[in-house]
Amino acid sequence: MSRPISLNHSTSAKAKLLNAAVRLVREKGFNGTSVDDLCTAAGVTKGAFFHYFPSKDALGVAAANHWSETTSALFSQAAYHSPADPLDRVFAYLDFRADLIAGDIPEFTCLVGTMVQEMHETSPAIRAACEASISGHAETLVADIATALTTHGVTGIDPHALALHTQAVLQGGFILAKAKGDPAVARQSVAHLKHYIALLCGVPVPERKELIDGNDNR
Amino acid sequence: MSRPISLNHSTSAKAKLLNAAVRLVREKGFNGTSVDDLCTAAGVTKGAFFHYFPSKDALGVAAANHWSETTSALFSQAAYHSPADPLDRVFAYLDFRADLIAGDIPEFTCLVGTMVQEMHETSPAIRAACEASISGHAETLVADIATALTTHGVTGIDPHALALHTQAVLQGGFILAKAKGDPAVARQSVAHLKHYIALLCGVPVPERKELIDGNDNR
DNA sequence: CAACATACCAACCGGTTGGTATGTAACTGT
DNA sequence: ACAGTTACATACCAACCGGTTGGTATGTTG
Repeated sequence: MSRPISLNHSTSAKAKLLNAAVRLVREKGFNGTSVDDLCTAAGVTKGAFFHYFPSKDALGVAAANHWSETTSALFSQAAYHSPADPLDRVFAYLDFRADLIAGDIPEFTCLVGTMVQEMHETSPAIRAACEASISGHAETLVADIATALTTHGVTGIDPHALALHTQAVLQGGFILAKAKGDPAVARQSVAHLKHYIALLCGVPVPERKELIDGNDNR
Repeated sequence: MSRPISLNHSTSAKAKLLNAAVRLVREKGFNGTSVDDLCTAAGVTKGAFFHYFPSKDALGVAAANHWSETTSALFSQAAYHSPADPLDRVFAYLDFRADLIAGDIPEFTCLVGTMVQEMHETSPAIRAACEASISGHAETLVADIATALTTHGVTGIDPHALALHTQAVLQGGFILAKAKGDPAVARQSVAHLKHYIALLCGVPVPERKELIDGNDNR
């Protein structure tokens, strides 16, 4: 009901603006990206922008929601769900996240993490949309974390809190990577997180290409 | 040699601008804070601003350096250095950091973490100043971490990488706190980090008021 | 006391900002 | 066929942006 069925344009101006927002905001931040920047990048005019979004703030909210949708599609289709053991699925998730941390910094960092840091005090709507995105993604990890903990006899750890901790490590890794201009430090932090969960569950740390002994960094 | 000895003003315009920058940038971000905002908050005019700083960018660099100086003074004088055992000093550091995470969000979050997230691609000078601040602080932890690891027979962990990981956890905790509008989630992540280091060194997790079993959060 | 430097200030500048008012071509329901 | 709606484009605006100007009051130095 919301979308017209026949659309002779290859891509709608709305979708192009949303994709431009994801790209530009990750690169320059929300306040650092002007409406004109977005329109130029999307190849549309300001009329189109304000036809679809009542304000720049509203575009920020829509971009955060768009980010939630595209990332949840990416993660739900990823291969890390395949291991039979829940703890192995958690490890596979972290390996997947580490593998994503590559290339140029704006390509792998988090849109909503970037936006919420700038806008948390100034735009309640953007803050809420970013919070929903982060917490929603963390929630997808809770089931595996919870069963992994109980099957390994770990008590006293709230799986929700641990899921949020994984997101904190990732977000923090992104900031360090931005500061150093190098993704390696973010991958290192994910490796430490993996080590933590292995120690928690009393299993040997699953070896992988990235070593925690940092010849990779510094 | 750098500072004039006689200064009849109670505080110089430069210092007031720097303090205003620390406050406003943490609240609204670097691009979200205008030069006029800073001047109004500092109670000076734009003429004074551009007398001391050749550009807004230069103020960003100066604010990052100012942040490095004030925080290093705070941390070097803090009580967490007093325990005899190096591992206890690391735990005390993390307790100290957790205690700092209280009150309104702009009051405990990190200036350079906020700035570098926005400016890493657009201002190389600000990025470098923020990187120096973060890495410089991490470096102050390396000696204690290194001796703690060796005295507990932990091998294969680079103390530099672990020091940077502690900063990643803190920075990530700040982002989650901004998203949720609640410091509790950041304290939880620090508690998980403390748990990790305890497990790494094979010591019991030091109990403290904040429990990892999160009745605090969510 | 002359010569100069420092520490500001008020007014202003061109360009950019988010946002609006109006126009119009294409599509849709009847 | 035609009225109405959707999907944009063009042109524009007031406010604000970072930065400059020309000036003054207060030192400091020889």
